[in-house]
Amino acid sequence: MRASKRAKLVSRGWKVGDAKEFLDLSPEEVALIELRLKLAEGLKARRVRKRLTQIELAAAVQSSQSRVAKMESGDPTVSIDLLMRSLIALGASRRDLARIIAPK
Amino acid sequence: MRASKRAKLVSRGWKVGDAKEFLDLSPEEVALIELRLKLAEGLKARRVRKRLTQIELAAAVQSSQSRVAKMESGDPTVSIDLLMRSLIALGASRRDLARIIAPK
DNA sequence: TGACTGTATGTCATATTCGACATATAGTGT
DNA sequence: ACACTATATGTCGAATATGACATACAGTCA
Repeated sequence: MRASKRAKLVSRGWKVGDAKEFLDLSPEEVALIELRLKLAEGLKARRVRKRLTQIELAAAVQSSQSRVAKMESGDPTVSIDLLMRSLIALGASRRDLARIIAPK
Repeated sequence: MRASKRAKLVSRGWKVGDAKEFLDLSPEEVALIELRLKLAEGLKARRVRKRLTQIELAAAVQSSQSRVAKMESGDPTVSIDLLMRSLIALGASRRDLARIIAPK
């Protein structure tokens, strides 16, 4: 089972915090998945807060509704770059990004 | 002139802090470039601090010396994903990443 | 029930990013 | 001068992420 496949499973059913002991993910892989999920949560929270639909956000970042849905679900085919660009498009500053990554 | 080309120029000669008024970068593009440069700086600082060569870091992340050099120079062909993975490989926690992105 | 709105998921051709390699540049020591 | 080490830069075929599309699912309203 390849790492990308495992990552896909992880981001699906289970909370990652509880999933560390599952499957043979290296600590680095876990950290990256957790990072992606933090950004995913932050993105959804920001979008909802602004009362935008996924379609509206997609338009703002020149993407598509389906990709936004994948962003917010932590889908491993979504790059951190795209998550960052989307957050920035929603007005997030570097400090906002820092808070999303490592909440106080 | 395409945005990626402009980004390449920006990351070369000039400090971005001074380059906002150059070229027609949108605020979002500037923010993304600044983010990439913060990560680039953070990566180099961490690597040097650990007294590793670019070749050694490359081995740790299964990449190549040339790509590490590009990472550290903020080359626009380097993804934020790769920067994040490299920082994590050097032991950076989410909190460390947050500090790199938005220093106190 | 059906129509409508918003979100989720799978697939695919294209675009972007990848590691690898060659080669250039800079510094250090002999 | 040469040899050696570390870093920078350009290129390329292969790998990965992309937007777009179809379609499924869930909730709401009439």
